[in-house]
Order: sequence, then C-alpha cells, then structure tokens
Amino acid sequence: MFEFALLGLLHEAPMHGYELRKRLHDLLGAFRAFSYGSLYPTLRRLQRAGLIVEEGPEESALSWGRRARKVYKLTPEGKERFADLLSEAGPQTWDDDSFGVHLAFFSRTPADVRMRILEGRRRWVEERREGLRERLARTGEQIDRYTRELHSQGLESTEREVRWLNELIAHEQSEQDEQ
Amino acid sequence: MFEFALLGLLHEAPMHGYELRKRLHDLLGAFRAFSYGSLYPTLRRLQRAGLIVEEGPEESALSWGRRARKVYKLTPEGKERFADLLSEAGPQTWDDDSFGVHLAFFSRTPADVRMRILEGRRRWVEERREGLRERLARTGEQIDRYTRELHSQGLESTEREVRWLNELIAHEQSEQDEQ
DNA sequence: CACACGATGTATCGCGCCGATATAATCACC
DNA sequence: GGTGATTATATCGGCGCGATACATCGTGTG
Repeated sequence: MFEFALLGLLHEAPMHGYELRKRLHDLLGAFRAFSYGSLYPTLRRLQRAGLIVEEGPEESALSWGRRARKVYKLTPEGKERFADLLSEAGPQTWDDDSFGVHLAFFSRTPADVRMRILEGRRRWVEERREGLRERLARTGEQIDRYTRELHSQGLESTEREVRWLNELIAHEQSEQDEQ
Repeated sequence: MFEFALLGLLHEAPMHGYELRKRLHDLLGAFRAFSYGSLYPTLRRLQRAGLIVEEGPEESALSWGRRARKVYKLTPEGKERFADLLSEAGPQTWDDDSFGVHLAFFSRTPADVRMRILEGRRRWVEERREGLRERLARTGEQIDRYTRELHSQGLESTEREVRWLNELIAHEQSEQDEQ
C-alpha cells in the first residue's frame, strides 16, 4: 500500500522523504494518514530490496549546501515492481484504502488495468452492500436502533458508490470504444 | 478499540472468543475486520490486566462435555474500565472506526456522552470536509482527473454525513428536552 | 536585536491490528 | 464411511500509526 504509493510518486521524479509525505498527504490525506512512522521504515525496506537508491549526494548538496536531505529514485527493478503491483490487481483486496491509493495513480495506469480495478472495486462494494441489506432485513427489529441507523447509512453509501463506479466504468468504456 | 468492543460485549453476558468475534462481525463486520489475529491476543491482554477472568470450567463443561471453550466475564475493574473508555471520549479520535464502534454501543451509553460523541464526530467530519473543499478549490485544474473525482466523491459523502449527524443530534436534544 | 514559533527534515519506538496459517473436534450430508 | 462446513483456540510476521526526539532554517514580534 505504502510501497505502491511511494513507488508511484517516485515514478514521476526523484524525491526525498519529507516531500513524498507531503505529496501523499496532499493527494490522499483526507483518506489516509501516511505517517512518518511508516514512511522512513518503508523507504529503508524499499532500499534494501533494491527498488530505490539514494541519489548521489552531489546534486542535492549543490542546490542546498550541507543538508541532511536524502533524495531517492527508482531503480529499473523498482519500475518493474510498480508495474507488477499495478497489473497484479489481486481480487479481494479492494478495500477503501487500496482502491483510493490505486485511483490516485490512475492517470499512469493502463486502460485495461483501470477497468479491472474499477470492476474489482464494484464487486467488493456490492458484496458489502448485500451484507448490509441482509443484516437490515433480518430480524426485522431486535437490533439496536443506532446500529440499525449506522447500517442503513452504510447501505445508502454503498449504493451511491456503486452508481458512481458504474458511471466511471461506462465512461472508461466509451473512451475505449473511441480508440 | 478492540478492547472497548470486547468489554462492551462482555458487559451484556459472559462469552467465549469465537462468539465474541461472531457478534462483532455481525455488528460491525461491514466496517471493520475484527480478525482472530487480534481477538485472542487482546483477550489475553485484558486478562493479564485483570479486566476479564475465565469463568470456572464447571459451567461450560456441564453444558458441553469436554470442550476447549474458554468463557470470559468482566471483573468489576473491567466494568469500571469500560465506563472510563465511554466517558473519556477523547477529542480528536473520532475517525470512522472509533465512531462506528462507539455507536454500536450507544444504547448503553449515557445521553450526555452520546451527545459529546456525536458532536466530536461532527467536528471531525467537518474538518475533513473543509480539507477536501480547499483541495478542490485550489489550483482549479492541474490535479489528476481521477483524484479530483475521488475528492468530490469524498466531499459529497462528508456533507451527507454532517447532515445525518445533525439529525441525530437534533433527535437527541428533543429526547433530552422531554425528560 | 533577541527570541520564539512554525516549517523543513530524518529517524526510532512501542503497539494495535490484520491476513495467513495451524490444529482439532464436531456436525451434516450424501 | 468419507468429505466439507462449522465451531473453537492460537501463533507468526508484517504493516502502519501516533508519539517523540532532534536538528536547521525562515519569519515575524516585542
């Protein structure tokens, strides 16, 4: 998740940790925290895995004097890994977070993969919706009033999202037909 | 979080792990996972902290023959702890998960605390909403089309939730006035 | 001019929770 | 009699968060 997001951002340009976090916060801050407590360990993990490397200190040193900035860039393996994570698009996984993060990098995602992601998410939301419907239908009453309220709120929300996804999918399809 | 939920359920009746998980899944499964990988360690944690104890094996043994079920029940300290967690209602914390879990136990929550929780959540959602509005207003264009779509979807959703919370709060108030 | 405050910047620690996995007994059905 | 679902407990590795620490720099305020 974090890995995917970092690789995606570094795909655009080399960056240092603080900037990565700022970009992420700007991009998805409303949906996810992306704290420093994960950022730096993840960067080290990626570095150890050979997916990113520290850029030579010369360039950053030139523009900033002595400064403890560490600028990372993707290695070829890193680019490959990002592409794999993109097309992997494992089923099941399309919870709010993974979907949100993937959507944020949609403009650099191939059209067919975009389609698979949207459809995967739709199936996921539909399952949630069915679960909520069933729970609301079952037992008529007996369930707590507030829980019931929470569930119908959730149901409404999933229904709305399915409609939204349908629009997006239709739009994707019409774009695909044009080409 | 998990701790709060388990104490809340055990407040109703003594239960064993599997049943607790089933109840939680039924109650909030659509919003949270509540996996076994957390359940049993949390139970042990609560036990070590003296908030719950294993019921004497006699009763469960009587009704089930030899069976590896461990039935837990609240200690007085556990009840106290639950009450504390309820009224604590720390500001800031009202993300989706904590709010959802607290709402699930609203029927056993004192009216004034319910009020504080609802208002806390409303402030939290309003802040999220303002962040999204700002992000959408800023830079007019330049931002990715899909991200933009995601943000306006999020904005709509927060606006709807604020309206819902206002209804709930108004309802609470009118109930309070009656008494 | 000093001083404080907020932004820039890297980093670690503890811990909560998840998904995957193991194990085993019981039940229902064919 | 076998096969799979359900009941039931439990551990393991790993991710991500919040809190915290520590430096430097820019900016404004008294």
